[in-house]
Amino acid sequence: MTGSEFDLPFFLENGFKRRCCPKCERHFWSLGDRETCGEPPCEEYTFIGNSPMNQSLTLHEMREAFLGFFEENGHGRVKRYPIVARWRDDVFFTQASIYDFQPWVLNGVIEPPFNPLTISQTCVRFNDIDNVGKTGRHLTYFEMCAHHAFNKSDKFIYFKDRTVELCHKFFSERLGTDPNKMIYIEEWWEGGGNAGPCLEVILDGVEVATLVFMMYRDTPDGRLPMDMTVVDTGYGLERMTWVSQGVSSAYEAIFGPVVEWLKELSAVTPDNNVLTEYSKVAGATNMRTAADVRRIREKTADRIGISYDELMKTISPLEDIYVICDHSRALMLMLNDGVVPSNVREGYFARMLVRRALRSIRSLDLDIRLSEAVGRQIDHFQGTFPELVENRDDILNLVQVEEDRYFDTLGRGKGLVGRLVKDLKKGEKLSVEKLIELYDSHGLNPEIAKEYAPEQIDVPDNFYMQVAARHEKPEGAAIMAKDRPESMPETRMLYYEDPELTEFEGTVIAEIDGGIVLDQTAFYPEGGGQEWDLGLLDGKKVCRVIKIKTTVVHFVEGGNPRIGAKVRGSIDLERRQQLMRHHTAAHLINGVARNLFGNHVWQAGAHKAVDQARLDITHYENLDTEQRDLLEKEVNRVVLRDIPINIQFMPRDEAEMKHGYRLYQGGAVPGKIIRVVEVIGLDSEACGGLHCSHTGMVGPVRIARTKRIQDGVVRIEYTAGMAAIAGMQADKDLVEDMGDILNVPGEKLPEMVLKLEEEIREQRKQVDQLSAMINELSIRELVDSAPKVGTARVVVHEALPGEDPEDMSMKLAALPCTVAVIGIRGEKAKLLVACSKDVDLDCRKALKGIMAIMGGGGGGKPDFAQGGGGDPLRLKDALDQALDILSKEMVH
RNA sequence: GGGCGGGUAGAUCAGCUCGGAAGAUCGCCUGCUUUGCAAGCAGGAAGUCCCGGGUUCAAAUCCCGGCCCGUCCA
Repeated sequence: MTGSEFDLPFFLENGFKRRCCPKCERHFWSLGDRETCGEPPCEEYTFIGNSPMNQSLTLHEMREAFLGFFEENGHGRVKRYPIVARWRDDVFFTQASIYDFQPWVLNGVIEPPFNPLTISQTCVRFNDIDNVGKTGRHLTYFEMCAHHAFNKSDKFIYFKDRTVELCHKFFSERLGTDPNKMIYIEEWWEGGGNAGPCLEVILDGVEVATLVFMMYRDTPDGRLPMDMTVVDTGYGLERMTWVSQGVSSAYEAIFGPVVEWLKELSAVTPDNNVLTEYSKVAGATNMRTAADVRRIREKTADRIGISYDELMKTISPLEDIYVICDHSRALMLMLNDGVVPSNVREGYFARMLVRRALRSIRSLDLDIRLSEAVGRQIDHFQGTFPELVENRDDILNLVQVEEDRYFDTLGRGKGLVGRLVKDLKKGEKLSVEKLIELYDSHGLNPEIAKEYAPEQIDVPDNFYMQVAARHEKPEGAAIMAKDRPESMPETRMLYYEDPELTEFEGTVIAEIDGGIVLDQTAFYPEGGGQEWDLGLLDGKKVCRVIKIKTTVVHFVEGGNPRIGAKVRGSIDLERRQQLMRHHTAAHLINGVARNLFGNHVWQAGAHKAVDQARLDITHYENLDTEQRDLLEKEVNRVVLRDIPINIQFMPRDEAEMKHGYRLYQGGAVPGKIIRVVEVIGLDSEACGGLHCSHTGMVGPVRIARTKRIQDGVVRIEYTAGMAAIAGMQADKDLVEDMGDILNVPGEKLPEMVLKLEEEIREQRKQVDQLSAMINELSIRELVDSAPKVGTARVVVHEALPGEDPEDMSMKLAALPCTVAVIGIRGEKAKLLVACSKDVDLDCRKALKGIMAIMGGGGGGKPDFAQGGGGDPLRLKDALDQALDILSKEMVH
């Protein structure tokens, strides 16, 4: 016995010894006589070209080997959970197999599907995206193979000893690994509010698995033991596959036909020796920054005895190929599971993957579309994930739309760079500030900008750091949760038992935040985007109803009844019915939209009021008129079919089994029992709202309009039932009113308006022509009678109706030796002073002199000045004195 | 959710600092030239300067609010 956390019978009975690594000073268990812990940086990979396993497996074979082994050893096999963690509201993506069971299984709310269970969970992580393709092992998408056991006080499954035994047997017996090579390093694990001891499983220098024994949870009162202990293992499917094949990098092991295809297209033949050394160096180094990557490359070049540039020539095309492989795989899964590329939230990660992959395609100069690569990934994975086949067209379409967007961005950027560069002097470089703006504001990274203007652009090494610096800002204050009593009285929700109930009696049992709580109520509180019921409580108007967990709080006007009082409630039925119609209509529109536009359509938000409602769906472009009409038609068809709507409370696991994760349209839903609203054959959602019993009760549904409220999200504004009727009538009245005004029947309106528009255009032209003619006449007369100052004619004139004073001043100033002073009297007086080029006069000074009489201001250019303001009644005075003022200005 | 850039002719954009008579290129129309190509010449049509408010004698331009698009980051 060593006094360690891991004095397990399995270790002790099978001859394992506990040692301390002299380099990292960590303790580890192993069979053979070895010095160090075996993990980089203490040791390098030794499996490359010399696999410790006696079989070489493909990715799919390795997955099956793992799941099959644990199935044979009493574990239930569980299908992967979606890569978008819709059952949680704290993360976007599933990043580990244990995410599937947080929080509902870990907090005891629901039972795991099997116990123990085994799974290969699809995951994505983006923190190391810059290392993908470069290190031989980093990936954005990976699968975490796992076996989990959930031990409750009344039912123990297994914990440390059996876990290690299973792990060891899997590697040694199933995969034929030399048991002497297996190393178990003692470590401590913390994350997601839980903690416990763990073992890192190291094989020939690579960490192939982590065995976590969750025993503690972090609370505000400190770390406490959990009621349930959990075996949380994670085996890297890609790592295990890599080790079994002993090839130069994980990428070579796992990308199968896709990597072969890309190599062929780009005519790249990797130098195995170079890749092997590169992987070894990269494996032994922590990768944090771009500088680390550079250091690894220098070290590798050094070890092989070639120059840095030679090394880069060999590996950089391969890096691009690996990036395309990795990103297309990740996209395949993300798009399949309901991510729509956009500029926010989950969508941004998909956009980022598309753009990075396209950059790699570009730098390889390949003549392929990214969707083709994604298509090949689907081919490669369709046996494992059959859902990919069903969604294939939808996925490829999303990729193509996003590709086209990027090409647009690049096109815009090319023009932008061209214009920026055009103004540079010879030898001058584009400023770093401009480069940052190109990237940050226009999505054009400096490498691509440089392609467009290689001479004028230098990219500084720390470019991306400078961009990051621009985004730094002081941290915002954390939002404090509002204090509420720990335990609140539950309310019996009569509206679920009988949605038709409008009259009821209840007893006031508490007062919270100024509102009252009854033991039971028929008032539906605000929730699920549906507005609350109105009505009367003890004759007093109910103005707001909210729900806090399972407590319904009513706010009434004019004083609360005392606690203990019996009260009568009555619901405003018409309002309630209209809200129900709008809510059911939302489900119909959601279901129909998904059928019409693709499986990427999810609800992204909703609001249902009495006179209007809206549903936001994930979709990559606004709907056009045709799509809107089609959607409206199909929804109304569903209404007319009068499909029954089935509402029932179900255990969460049962509901998920039956309806899948599509249930969580409105986001994460708490609780062991969830309420499922099923429009038979169309749509099933976990929803707490009140609904019609048949689709026919919804009545007519009108799509008022749709708009793109953000990239990747389309808002559908609609009305149903009486609100729809009201809308139709309002539209009809509008057309009728307009027809009355223009004195034509409604259907002739467009024609009529076009005709009027044409008439206005014609007449405007005529007015212009007339003005020009009048101007001509006036000018001739004015010029003839104009007095002279020195050699210059001076025309002083107050514009008459029909004249165009600006045109007149321009024409006069075009004559030789002419000065024009034109006044315009309106609500405000205006004055123009213009002169021909051969007159030595500063019109601005002249104008100011004349305007001084009226009290206004003005300015302009030496040969043309304009001003106004002051007292319009004095315009005549001012014009009378203009000649004198001008003579003074013109005498030098 | 935050930062940044943008919205001017059918298209791409200049003009905005520093307020003063709305521009360029391509495309379009008419005519001429030319039997060849993304041809040449002359003329012409085409504008809610995104919307609303404010400042000013005067706003595409300055200020405030809104709408729309793009983009980077979380």
